[in-house]
Amino acid sequence: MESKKPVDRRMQIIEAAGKSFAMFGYKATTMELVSKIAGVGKGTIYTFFATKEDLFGEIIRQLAGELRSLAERMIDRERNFFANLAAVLHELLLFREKHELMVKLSQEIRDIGTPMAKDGIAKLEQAIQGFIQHEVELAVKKGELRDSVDPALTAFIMLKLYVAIGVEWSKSHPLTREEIADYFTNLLSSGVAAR
Amino acid sequence: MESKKPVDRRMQIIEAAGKSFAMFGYKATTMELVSKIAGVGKGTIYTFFATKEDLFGEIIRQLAGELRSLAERMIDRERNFFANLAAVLHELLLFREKHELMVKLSQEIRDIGTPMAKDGIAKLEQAIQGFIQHEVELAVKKGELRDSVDPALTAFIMLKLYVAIGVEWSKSHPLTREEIADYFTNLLSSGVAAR
DNA sequence: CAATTGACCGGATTGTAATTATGGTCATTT
DNA sequence: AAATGACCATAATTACAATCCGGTCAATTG
Repeated sequence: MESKKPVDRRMQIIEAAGKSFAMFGYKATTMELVSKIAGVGKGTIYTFFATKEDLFGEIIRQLAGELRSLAERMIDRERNFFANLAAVLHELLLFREKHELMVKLSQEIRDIGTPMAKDGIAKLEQAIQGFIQHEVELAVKKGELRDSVDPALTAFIMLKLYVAIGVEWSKSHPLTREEIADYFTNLLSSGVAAR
Repeated sequence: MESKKPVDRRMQIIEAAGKSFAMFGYKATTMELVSKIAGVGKGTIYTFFATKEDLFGEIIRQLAGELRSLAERMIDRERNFFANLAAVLHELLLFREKHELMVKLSQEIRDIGTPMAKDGIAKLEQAIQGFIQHEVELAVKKGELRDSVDPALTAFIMLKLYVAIGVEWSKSHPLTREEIADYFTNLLSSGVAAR
């Protein structure tokens, strides 16, 4: 029971901050606004978070957690590595397009390049990459992937590749989810050289 | 003999513009400055180019030509497709880092996001991608690559992937040219699935 | 007395009006 | 006929006052 009043306050603040960052982005969220939404005095926020960046960091940390657990839920140990990978990456793309905070931060980066917003998105991508890296390591152990691969680089590549196909390429050449997954899986698993 | 005075003027202007765009970027290059460097009156530029964008377009077109011929020279028909591809992409990365105009435009995009600079770089990348696509088509015909690949998408992917490894990943994990080429070739030719 | 608050501070940001710089034109010159 | 640069309208920059906001802390509360 380490909870009671202080934890309640902390929660109120985190929830208020989450809403505000999602609605207005990093820059347009003021500490005063957060305090109003949370129904606490501005000074109270500083009892729990040293700076606005800290508060934002906590929100990002929670979102990264959500992201990881979402990815976790997409994994079906009955399926092979590539099927799981495509499913996870697809889900992450959807999340990116649907989750208000991610949408807002991406927009803010495009429009005004807020460094903290970049930082936040980078942390989220890092979380995803870390998750994939872990899966790659498992797949190597299980013998599904060659043990010559560098898990970190491979995870990095997989994420880049999926985003490149699923977002950038799809802009000019619409592809269905299946087409993306097929192309992606095929390229990664066996390459393009003639057999 | 369609050359004489007019062509000479045109050349003077193009050379001056090339220098100015490379030294000051798109935005900070003024038509007056170009005319001064070229040693002609400002109005004369408009005899040959309708707008500043046109003039810039011509400079980019020439650079794209240089880029293509550089790529062409890297191709050795004795070597296999992947060796040539890695050589070409490596050379293009060097070019990107060394050619003043490309460096300046990239910096301008980072710093102030000049749309015309973005446009110029995009055209250059398009030229590169087109070149690779052509090589992919040849390789498919020669039976070096599977004929199930989509040449345009494959060229797009190859460029993305090489830049991702050679620029982004190398920032945090320095790799030699050979390591990049090896990883890249290996991944593209045969994938990462256990054999 | 520990927790909470909001008035307050100084530096950053923004609105805006005046000034300057620049792309493009065209009457004049060569 | 080709070339030029003064000129124009608008875009970009500057200067600066007004406003905003992150963070502090003395006063207040329960």
